[in-house]
Amino acid sequence: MLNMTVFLCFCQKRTAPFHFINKFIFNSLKFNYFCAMAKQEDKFKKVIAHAKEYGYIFGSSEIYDGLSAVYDYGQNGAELKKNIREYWWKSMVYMHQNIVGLDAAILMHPTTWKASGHVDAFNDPLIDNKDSKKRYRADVLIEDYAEKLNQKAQKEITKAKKRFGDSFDEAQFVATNPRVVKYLSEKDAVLKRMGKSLENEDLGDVKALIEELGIACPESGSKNWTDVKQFNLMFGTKLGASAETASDLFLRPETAQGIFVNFLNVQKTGRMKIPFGIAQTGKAFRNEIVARQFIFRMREFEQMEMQFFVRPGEEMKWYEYWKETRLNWHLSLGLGKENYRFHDHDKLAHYANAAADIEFNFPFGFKELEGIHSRTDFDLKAHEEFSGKKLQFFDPEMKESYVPYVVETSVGLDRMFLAVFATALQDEALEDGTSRVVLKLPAVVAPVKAAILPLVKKDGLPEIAQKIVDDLKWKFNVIYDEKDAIGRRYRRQDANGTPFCITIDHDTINDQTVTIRDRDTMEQKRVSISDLKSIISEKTDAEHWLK
RNA sequence: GCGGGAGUAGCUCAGUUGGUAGAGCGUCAGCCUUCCAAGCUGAAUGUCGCCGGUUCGAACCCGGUCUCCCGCUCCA
Repeated sequence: MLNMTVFLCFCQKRTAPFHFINKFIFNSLKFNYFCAMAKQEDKFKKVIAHAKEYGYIFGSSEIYDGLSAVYDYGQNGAELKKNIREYWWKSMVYMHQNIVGLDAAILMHPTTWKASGHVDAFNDPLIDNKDSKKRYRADVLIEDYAEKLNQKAQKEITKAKKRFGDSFDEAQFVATNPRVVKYLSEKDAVLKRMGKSLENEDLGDVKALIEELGIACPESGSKNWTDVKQFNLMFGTKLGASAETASDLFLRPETAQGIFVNFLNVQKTGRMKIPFGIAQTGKAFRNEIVARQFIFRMREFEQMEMQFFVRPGEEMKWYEYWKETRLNWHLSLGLGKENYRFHDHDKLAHYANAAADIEFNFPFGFKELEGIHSRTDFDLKAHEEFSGKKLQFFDPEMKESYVPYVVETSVGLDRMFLAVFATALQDEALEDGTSRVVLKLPAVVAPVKAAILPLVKKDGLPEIAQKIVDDLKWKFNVIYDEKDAIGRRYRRQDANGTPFCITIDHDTINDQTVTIRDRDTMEQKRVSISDLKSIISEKTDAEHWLK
């Protein structure tokens, strides 16, 4: 787009006839742009349809019309998801002597979420402008207004400074100048009233304040506002069967806190020495205002997180280490280097001193796939404060105790699923002019590793095939299929992402050999039945992918 | 939540001014016995998202509602 703009600017400096060319170029570029957009949307639709048709993903409770932004994983989806999770677990836990696993409960003591900051930070008062249809955070609108008052006061001060030069007494001016006093006291009053209203959850007054101040929509200038509504991103639930004695709980909005509260348990019982990590996969829940884009943003989702505890001051070294290590893990799946990029955060969360996303080129553009955050000692310190328990590590080398710093890696499992699935789905043009739909899943995560196919369903071929199934099923998820012509069965497996098809033909009866067909190249090799296990292992075991 | 678009078979979609629902692919059974989806025969599958209204009659018109897609907002 930038190149186009530069080019057009250049053209515009030329003589009149070029305007015609400009218009032509611009229109055709615009046309191509929209075509690309349409193509992308089209591709995404195909991904969703394919996921359903082949038993990967269904809408939740579909027979009751579904539930917004909740999805179920079908017979193949469950397998693919499990395989991705295992691939991650192996690379994090088994491949690192100083990282161990954990499976903390979804329900946690409610104070956890006060300590983590979620009770405050996950609550947004929102207001819509009825004319522009824009949505704003009510507190941000008011804060912006207060900031304007502040700027007016600063302007007066700057003006006065210029006028009086060196003899200017700023403190006295601020205290006595009627305009400045008015601006600043009004600012304080506005912020104070808002703070009080928010604390008392008096949203009516927040709206009243916006109206009294005459705050207009920054975009349209309209003052036609809806009521202020509180959005809590955490799901609430109750512990205890009877209503009177039940206590309010939250479904965890992130898995990380389960790790932090168990920091000492794991460190002590596992005899862990810093630096070390705790890894966990599990469900988290967020009551998203807008949950969209298929399984990209769901209300119930699964995270794969690892919190790495390090010496204070060494966090940036480890932050860089994990950025690189995690990117390499993604690259190991072979989805294409060009589909990944880092995005460093400029605006950091309250607990972080460095943060980056690994973004992936999804069918709807580059979006966050994994976050790597240097969380400092914010979480452990907060839990110390709220629980009154020391969450420290005695470092024998330094001969002192400290609250460790934390570097977090956090991947969305469902997003990984979508990245793998969407990229794998291809409409491939073949040499003979026809095309095939093929799901080029990395073999290590493919739900079914091999299909065992008798060329015909007679002459004893099905029996041999069944014997091979019975032998391989101990190590691999394999299926048997004898229906339809062999070519059709191959294509069926292609569309389902099965990396290998093993065909039993009449020669098999004599020499105990079969053909093994590769999904991606469609090439076949004749191999001995006794070699099948090692051949499939080599292409599907995590060992060969992670090394 | 607001605005726009949509919802018909497992999937992709037709369906005329309102007259009781179709295709292609897929699925299942059988025939054929074939190494890359295309042969033959037969079959199953829909309260046309749901509820109500108008009408002699609604997939179609009207109202409500649910769900999905796009945008706005937010995202530790």
